[in-house]
Amino acid sequence: MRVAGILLVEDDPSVRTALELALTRQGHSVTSYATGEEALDHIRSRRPEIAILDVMLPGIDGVEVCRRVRKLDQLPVILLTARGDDLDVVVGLEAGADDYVVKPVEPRVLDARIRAVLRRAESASSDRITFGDLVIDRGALKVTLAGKEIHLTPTELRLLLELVRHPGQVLNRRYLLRVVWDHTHIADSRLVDACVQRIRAKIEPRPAAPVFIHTVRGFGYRFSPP
Amino acid sequence: MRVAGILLVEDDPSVRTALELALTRQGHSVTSYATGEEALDHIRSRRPEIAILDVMLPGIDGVEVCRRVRKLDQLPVILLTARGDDLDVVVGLEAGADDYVVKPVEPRVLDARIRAVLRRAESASSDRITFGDLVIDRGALKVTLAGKEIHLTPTELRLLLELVRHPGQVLNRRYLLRVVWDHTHIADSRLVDACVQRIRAKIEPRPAAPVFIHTVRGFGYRFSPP
DNA sequence: ACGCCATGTCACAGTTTGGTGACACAACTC
DNA sequence: GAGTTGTGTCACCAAACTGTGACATGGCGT
Repeated sequence: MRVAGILLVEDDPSVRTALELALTRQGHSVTSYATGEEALDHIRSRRPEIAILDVMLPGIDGVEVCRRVRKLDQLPVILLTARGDDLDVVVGLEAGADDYVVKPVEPRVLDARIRAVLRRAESASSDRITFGDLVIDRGALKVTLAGKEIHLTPTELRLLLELVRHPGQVLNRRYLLRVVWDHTHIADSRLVDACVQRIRAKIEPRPAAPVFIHTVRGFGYRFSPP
Repeated sequence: MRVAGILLVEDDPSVRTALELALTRQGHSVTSYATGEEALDHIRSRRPEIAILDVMLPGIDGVEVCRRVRKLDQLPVILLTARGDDLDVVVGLEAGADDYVVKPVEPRVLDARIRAVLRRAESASSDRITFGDLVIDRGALKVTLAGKEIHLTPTELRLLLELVRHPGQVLNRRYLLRVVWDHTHIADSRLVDACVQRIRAKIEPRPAAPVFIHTVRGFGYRFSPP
């Protein structure tokens, strides 16, 4: 099983050393820091495979580190938070985190999450993702359906990629507006719906009975392969 | 326990039919093939819950199938090998297999391994909570009962999630109205009751004798697993 | 056993939501 | 500048959802 270069950022020394020890035991190679600043330096210079960030940190907090990291590249990120800060889930995912773990966490659970995220990241970093008939080539920014190339406009592509980045998850309209359109203010708008509809018209065999992009009434949309 | 859609790939016909029969007897739903190519097709089109792959296969071998499957998604994989090929263990695990079983294998041993892997896979995927037959996936906003997806309306889902968030606790109507409906004023109404009733009709085997959502007369409702 | 009151049950109409196609306008190409 | 393409909005419609109230039921104390 592959050994990962893990960056761990956690300000509580006892939690930090405990996690570091546990992860090392599980065969990972871990480097840990107490602050976001150090973490950013490390990321820039050492290029870890994955970062595990505590949300609450002195100075630059985990969410902010996550946001900045996301601007740099695709480094997978898992956020750690104390139990009960439910609101953070939204903020964290909006900052681009790949997963979200509530403390205290069982080492083997964390390990499983790490492996899952790495696996996902690996398949995501590969240029092509396949879902049944649908092939999304991120390198070439091309989408093919049953071998036939589908033309998607830039916005449509961004939306589709965002949905695909979280397969199986329901993403709400507000989130999508923020991430795909950068709209922080506008709350109500049929924009997302219209765009989804346009994508469906192109990739769904029968748009009325979608196979890829599912509507979850009252919540949002979910990409899940057939 | 849940019935799994198992994909079995084994080129020796006698072993294949024997295993298929045994697993079917144990309540699994099994589809089997003799080659890796067919298996990959099946995985892409049918999305089984777990794949059991013989390592030695003509054409694309089990390890290679496993590697490719891993690039696609999180499908759990168990590799089968003939006794003594120790080297394969490493290769197999590196390819991302979840478990590794040496032939000949007792059906009940294989069954146990399958259940273990499925359990692990389930708990590793983040937002799922299981109560007996009932599985609530908070990320996908999906509810399944004995493997069958249950459609809940937005309000029903919000109410159920709120109840599940406090398992074993009694939540009173005023609280639920406030949290789920945003009603701060309206005190008395059959609203909560009606909604609970609707949920019960969908998830309770016998709504008259509820197993999940219990009425606590004079106080409210309590979600507690059977 | 009786009556009270909390809860279960149900049907329905008003409301909400999302799908859909049309359209205007901006950006871009030629 | 004319045509083409991409994008945001709108209005309309069907379908889904939900609150409501009347009535039934059943538990519980007396």
